[in-house]
Amino acid sequence: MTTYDAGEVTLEKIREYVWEIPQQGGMRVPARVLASEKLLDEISDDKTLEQLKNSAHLPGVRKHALCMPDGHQGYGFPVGGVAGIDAEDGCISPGAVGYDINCGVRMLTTPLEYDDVQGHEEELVNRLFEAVPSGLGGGGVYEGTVEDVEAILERGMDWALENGLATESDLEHCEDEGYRPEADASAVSEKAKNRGKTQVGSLGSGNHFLEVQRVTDVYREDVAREFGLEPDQIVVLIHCGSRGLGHQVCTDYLRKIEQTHGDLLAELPDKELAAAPAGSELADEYYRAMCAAINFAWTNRQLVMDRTRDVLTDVFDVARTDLELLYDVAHNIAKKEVHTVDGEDRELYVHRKGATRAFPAGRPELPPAYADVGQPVIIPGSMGAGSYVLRGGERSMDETFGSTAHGAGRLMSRTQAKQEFWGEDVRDDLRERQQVYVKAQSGATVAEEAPGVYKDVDEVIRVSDALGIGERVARTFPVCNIKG
DNA sequence: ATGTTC
Repeated sequence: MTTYDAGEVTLEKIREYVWEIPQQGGMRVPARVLASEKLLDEISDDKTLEQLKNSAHLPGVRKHALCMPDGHQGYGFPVGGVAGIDAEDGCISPGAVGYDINCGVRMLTTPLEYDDVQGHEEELVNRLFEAVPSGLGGGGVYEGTVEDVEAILERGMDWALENGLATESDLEHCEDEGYRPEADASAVSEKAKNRGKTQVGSLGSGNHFLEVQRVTDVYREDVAREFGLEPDQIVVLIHCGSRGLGHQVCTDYLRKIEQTHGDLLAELPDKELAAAPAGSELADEYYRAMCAAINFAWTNRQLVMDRTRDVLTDVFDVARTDLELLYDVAHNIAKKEVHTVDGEDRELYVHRKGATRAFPAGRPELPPAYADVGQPVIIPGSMGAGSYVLRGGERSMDETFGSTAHGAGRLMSRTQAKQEFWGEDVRDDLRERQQVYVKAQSGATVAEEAPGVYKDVDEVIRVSDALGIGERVARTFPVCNIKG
């Protein structure tokens, strides 16, 4: 048996790229890391593996707690963590969803080629930066009342459709059609709604961005064709979440759950894993509030995309209908899904925190456009390495509750990043060496997001592809990037 | 991630 010794934790190699922490102590199931040895080296001396072990203590967790190849430490539960927890006798944990509820990514395709935008990068990056609100605090494409926010919370992208800010086709090209019907605006606090009312259609800060990219590589031509992707094509990637509203929902419910379910908390190895027992009033209330924040985030990305369409049709000779949403994926959510556990179909709260749903062809949840080819999975890398489009792999249902990675994964904290890099230097280097045009509200944010703070996204994707959970379709490289 | 510290 090959083992990997990470100090306090020893992992056993099950097969290539699959490492297991055996069930021990209060763990209810084993834990698994899907990674190469190189990727394991990068999480061997922080809290990632301890947090993964801790997540296997959650009541009702099934099969194994998982960490995707891009995993790193987070609040209580690893970023890159996946846990399928029984919806009947298990629990739901806000820390295993994340503070930024429905942080996610969407890709817009265009009929433009790289030749069409070369020489116009400066204009494009400036126009996008003006048109799309970014940075901390308020300022959104749509600023309304608390009642408007409530409509968005309950109806998601359907609200955008009714208000002329989305098309039927947009809804058909989004996970869950851009709308979770279980959402309940009355489960979201006034404080959260007030934070959200000036932020609908805004990027925020941190790792969130809008990036114009060119397709550099196509790995599966037949699938790329179905996705509407070809070499040299210009696409736009939008990465943002539920802003202050989702953050407030997470904060509110963590506190309520800690106070109400102290008995369960006492059994857990980390307070940050606070969970509400399945069937309890708070579990249902958190789920309804989380679904509402999910709807808010989808509307947020939709309004950012609407502004992007404004700019592209203005700057280039393209029609609005030429700018199509490829797909929108959530990577910080929990969802009730039916999965096979020990030969039996069980309803689970599948927690994906920094992990992307990656359903293969044939799953009934997929929209008609992708039913035969598999779900598009969009994985942002970094400003210096580019991003990937995958399709959900056949093995994902057996291995990962239908999930794969969500990004490159951070190598260092934001604090450390600011010590290692200077924003203006990072921006100038990208411009001079890689012809990438970056415009940000804050130099510190550019330093925090320097390419060097991320793991090798190629390695992450190689592992996902080799395991058959998310298969490589195409690769993109940035042309210009705006961020908070 | 985040009115960048409950």
